[in-house]
Amino acid sequence: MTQKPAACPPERKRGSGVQYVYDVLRGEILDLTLAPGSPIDEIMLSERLSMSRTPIREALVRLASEGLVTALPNRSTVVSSIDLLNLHNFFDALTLMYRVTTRLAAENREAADLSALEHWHREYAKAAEARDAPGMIATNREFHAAIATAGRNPYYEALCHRLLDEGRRLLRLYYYTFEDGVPARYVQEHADMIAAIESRDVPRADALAQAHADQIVTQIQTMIARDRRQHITL
Amino acid sequence: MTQKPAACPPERKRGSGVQYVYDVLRGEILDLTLAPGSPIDEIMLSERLSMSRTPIREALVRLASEGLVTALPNRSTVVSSIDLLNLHNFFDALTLMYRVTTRLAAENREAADLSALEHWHREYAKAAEARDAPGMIATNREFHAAIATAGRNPYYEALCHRLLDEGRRLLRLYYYTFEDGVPARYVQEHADMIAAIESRDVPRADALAQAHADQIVTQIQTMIARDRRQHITL
DNA sequence: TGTATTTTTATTGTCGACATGATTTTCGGA
DNA sequence: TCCGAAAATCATGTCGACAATAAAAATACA
Repeated sequence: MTQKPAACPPERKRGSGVQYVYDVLRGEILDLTLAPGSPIDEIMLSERLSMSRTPIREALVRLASEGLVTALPNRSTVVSSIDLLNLHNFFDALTLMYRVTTRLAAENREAADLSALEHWHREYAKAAEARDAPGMIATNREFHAAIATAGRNPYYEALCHRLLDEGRRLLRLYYYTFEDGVPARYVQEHADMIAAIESRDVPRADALAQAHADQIVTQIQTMIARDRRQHITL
Repeated sequence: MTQKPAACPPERKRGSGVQYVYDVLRGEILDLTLAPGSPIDEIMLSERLSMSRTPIREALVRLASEGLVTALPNRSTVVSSIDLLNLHNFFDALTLMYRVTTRLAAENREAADLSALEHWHREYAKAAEARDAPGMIATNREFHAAIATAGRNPYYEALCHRLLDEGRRLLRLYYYTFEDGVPARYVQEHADMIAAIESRDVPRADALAQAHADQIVTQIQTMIARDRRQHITL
């Protein structure tokens, strides 16, 4: 078990402990640094982050209620597994969420929202140019989260975050095996979505979101199909 | 502050503490026994439920991540307020959720799902006959939760639960002021929805869900309008 | 040698206590 | 009498320790 000793600032403000543990764990889970199914040892974590088990347990409770970890009673908490057999549920929800949030963004966007969208669009384009797959995954998440924010509906926003997090894990899973990367076409699609949102064109925003979701679904399904084929040939 | 001393079984199994506190608090929040905005004192709670503060804090973290309470740093946690100014967000999400889950239920329902639906339909009818408004609110929640379960999509199911919980608080808020109750028409609408789900008639399930949601939205809006009028005449 | 049972170990769930920061109260001055 | 500062009070955030339970290891037996 090689792990960086402790990249933790020994100076911690009171009250920031749980948030810190939550951020660290969530990042590692979404990055697949912590593999799905792997157990989370509270004592190891408390040593690594040099803090007591109490804030760590509270962060784990929070992660559990968001579905990122699963708490087994009287046994160790494990990172939630990725359910590859029921991906259609994920695709279905993701498509609807993309459509609804993009529609609402076209209706309710304000000036600040457009700035945020353009910022993450630029970051995404930068990552795409550098062929930085993890960077593209992360900035893609922020781009769509910004769309949800512009939609101004906290219920859809929460669903959006949950789906985007799950999507981050899913994409990460396949970028470990396939390095050919995300088609640059996504950059143009994002630009089109921004334009539709800016001009308050709700039907066009809806159509673009639907098409964008279809693209991603197709891409992931292709990756899975290739992955399956490899396994079969073994 | 009059509160029942402690309706807690002194015999508690190890590991059930957090769940117990969570259930108690969630019930009281949704019943409005704990008023929105009221602070939650960890020490009082620990005395009332005769347990340490640790499991209580973990239950509060879970409730906070579901939006039922709001944690103020270094200050007391408070029951989340009901945002009456942005109800359209709730109505919008509720309508879409009803439609999606009912559609999916018509597609994916199995025999056991129909039994559950009919069970809660009967319970709801009983409560309606007895003019038991709290009972109707609670059984209505379970009825729609059962529809979401039959739809077999955990993402929509989670959204459904969140919206139904919020709806329970909202309805409860108005049933404290108006006692004329829920129209009996809802019983028939529920029966129609079951029939559509049973016969796998997706378009009809969608239409019924939409109509049902419109009914509830109209009802709540009427209540709010009446409530406003009363306040103005003071 | 393989299996059932007991012992050991390790990790979780819970507890009481302390420190830190916020709130309230008290006290002094105008 | 009213306002501001200092002190006291109080609730939270964090900690280390203990008890209970499940997994692992060791032992006994066929």
